[in-house]
Amino acid sequence: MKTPLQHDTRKDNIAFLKTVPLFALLNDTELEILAADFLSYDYIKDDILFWQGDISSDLYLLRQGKVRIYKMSPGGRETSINIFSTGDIFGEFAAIDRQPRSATALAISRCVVWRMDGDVFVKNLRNMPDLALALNRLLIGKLRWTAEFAETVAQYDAAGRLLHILLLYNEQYGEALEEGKNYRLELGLNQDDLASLVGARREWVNRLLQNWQRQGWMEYKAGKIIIHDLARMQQERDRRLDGDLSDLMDQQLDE
Amino acid sequence: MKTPLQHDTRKDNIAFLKTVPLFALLNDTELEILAADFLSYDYIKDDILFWQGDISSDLYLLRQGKVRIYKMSPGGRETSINIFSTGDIFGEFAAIDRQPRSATALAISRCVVWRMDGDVFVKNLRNMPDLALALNRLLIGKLRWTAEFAETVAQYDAAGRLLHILLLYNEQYGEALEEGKNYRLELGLNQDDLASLVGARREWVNRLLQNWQRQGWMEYKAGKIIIHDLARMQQERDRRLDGDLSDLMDQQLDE
DNA sequence: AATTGGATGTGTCCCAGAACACATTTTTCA
DNA sequence: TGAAAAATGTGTTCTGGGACACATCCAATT
Repeated sequence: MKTPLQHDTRKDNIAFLKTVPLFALLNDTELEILAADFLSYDYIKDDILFWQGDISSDLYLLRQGKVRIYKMSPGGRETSINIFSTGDIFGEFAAIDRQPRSATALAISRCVVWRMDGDVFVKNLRNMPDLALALNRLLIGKLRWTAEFAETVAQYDAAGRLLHILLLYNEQYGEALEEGKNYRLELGLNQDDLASLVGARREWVNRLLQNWQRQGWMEYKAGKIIIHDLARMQQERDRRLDGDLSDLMDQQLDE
Repeated sequence: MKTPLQHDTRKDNIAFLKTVPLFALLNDTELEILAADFLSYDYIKDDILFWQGDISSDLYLLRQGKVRIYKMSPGGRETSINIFSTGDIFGEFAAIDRQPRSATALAISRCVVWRMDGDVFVKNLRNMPDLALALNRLLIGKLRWTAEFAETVAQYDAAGRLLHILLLYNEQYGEALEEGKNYRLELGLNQDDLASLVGARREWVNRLLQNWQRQGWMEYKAGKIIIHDLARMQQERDRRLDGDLSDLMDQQLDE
């Protein structure tokens, strides 16, 4: 499963690192050092890269493939997910603060993963001011996003939260069929998973999805979501916020 | 309102900086530089340090007093708060990523605030590897905390969320009267504010608070909270999580 | 093709908590 | 110190959505 980084493709590797935002500002000398500090590993679908609770501290850079990061609540329910693909970095938390992994990382396709030892990464951070700054910037971006999310969840009802989450994931992972209107979103989450993400019951999620499907806004089939009318869904989400200052043209209260 | 940093208290200033986690690992030379880059300002209760949406990018370090950070939702409701007190740093986001302020900062007591220009801070970050590392560590801590929070809120009902938030704030800002049991927590939030924090109606918050007060777990009076039985409150919060596998000895279902 | 187990659909009942409508208390400030 | 404005307290009614109980509808396995 483990293969050291191929040195005959050094040029390619440097070029690849340059495409990663965290490394974009570094010069070639620095990139060479980083490239040398990464080791490449292959994983197949369903391999676990690390488990929630592990005390490893390596930094991961996805060279190829897709990885899903998820977390289990005490009750055994999935409570959050992230999907990373080529060029994404993950595992920075543990590399820096040495806390146990807060989530599990699962390969959802064949993957080529570059790993750097946590200590080595910290050493590099110390030697490359631009790297440390870029990391700060990256973390702040995540923090702003996460904080905004945390502050809004409680303001929605179950339907609003489901829409909110679906739309957020769509922004990040959705594949546009027709820009601004139709998207395909394949998260591989069943209705049970969705329910636990938004803190609702599976049955209710089912009713909501069907309702929206009947409206023609979207479609749900075996974990695959097709969005037919993005604007409508966003509008419906917003309508469900507390401040809802009434709506001009009322929805048809179907069913 | 503005007074430049007093230079005759240089020793004190350095000693103070050493107590700030972000600066704890720096050597005296570095601390001298930082101290020189900070300017001191005085504020009185109810002064605004910056508004949500401002495009300033200074970094703030509280030398004395308390500051509340809050955000307004479109509906005009307060949606999040943080209270910072002596030794806390805030405003790092804008200093680094130059985005507009995501929240408003309000002095809730007389304050002495040290400010450093955003560009100067970045320059220092670049020159002091340990500072950049410490900032990374700080951000990761916030991120872990915020993410954990975001993932759990949806799992609670209104009462659980209120307890959750009160207990979290108590951990951060509560003043222990008897360690592990009695605390005083003064957030200056009325029941309306609390309601909008947890996404519930004011009336409901009122009923919950009174209920807990009748149980003897806590007391709420004009924004001041006295916790009488921490363990009981934590237990009640946990009982309200989804996974709740029943409770051995049932609560007395009073009233 | 039959068995089995997971994922989805639906009806029914019922309670936490929203909505509304006031009463009462506390604060503020002229 | 008295009047108006905030902040709290309480009853009553109404509804989103949880709980439970099954009925399909797959997809995998033998």
